[in-house]
Amino acid sequence: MNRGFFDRSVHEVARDLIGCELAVGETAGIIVETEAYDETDPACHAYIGRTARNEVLFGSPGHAYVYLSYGIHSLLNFVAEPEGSAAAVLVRALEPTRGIELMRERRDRVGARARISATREMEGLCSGPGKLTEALDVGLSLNGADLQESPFEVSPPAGEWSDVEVVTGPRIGITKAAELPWRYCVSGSRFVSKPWPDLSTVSRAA
DNA sequence: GCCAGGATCGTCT
DNA sequence: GACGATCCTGGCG
Repeated sequence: MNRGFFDRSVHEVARDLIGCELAVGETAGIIVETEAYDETDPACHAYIGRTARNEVLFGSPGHAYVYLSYGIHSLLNFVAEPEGSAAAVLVRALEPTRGIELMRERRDRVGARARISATREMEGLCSGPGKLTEALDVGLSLNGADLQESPFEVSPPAGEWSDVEVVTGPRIGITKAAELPWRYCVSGSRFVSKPWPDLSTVSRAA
């Protein structure tokens, strides 16, 4: 995706990232779940103003914002909107496409849950923001990295993915501004972090 | 299947 | 010194 893709409303970016492929090195997956955060939003790290930690959010679009959650997990975001405007899309889940064996090895270190059964293990590999960073080996060292450069590669939706139904709902795991419907995902996907009961459909950009 | 609790540490008050 | 944009496990039905 070119820089311009990210240089617009974070909500449009979050919606249009659904169905795109995210590749990091040898591993890749289709983005099936995202969340939008912007500086008017109490749940956003930039809400409190500019600090050393959230500096990347205020920078130019098309860069990675990676931070540590709960002292344990790295979470991957894509910076959106023009420079000076702080906003980002959290990548919450992927449907694995390439390097699945490698993802499995990285994830298997943790626990037995990822290996449950042959039919379900694929679904558990990247079904959460902390899981996918482990599967793709995205760590804090990639904070601020340019998405146009290695190891990242974000490609537009192809084939079936260019025509998926996208649904929105409340974001997950936050206490502030939890009511905002800024979560986006593929309707009916088995690869999202959590299903939700009330779905509303939104249309993609042309 | 559901739920409570623990791990773990950078960031900000 | 408190608090997370989380994940996994173990206990209980």
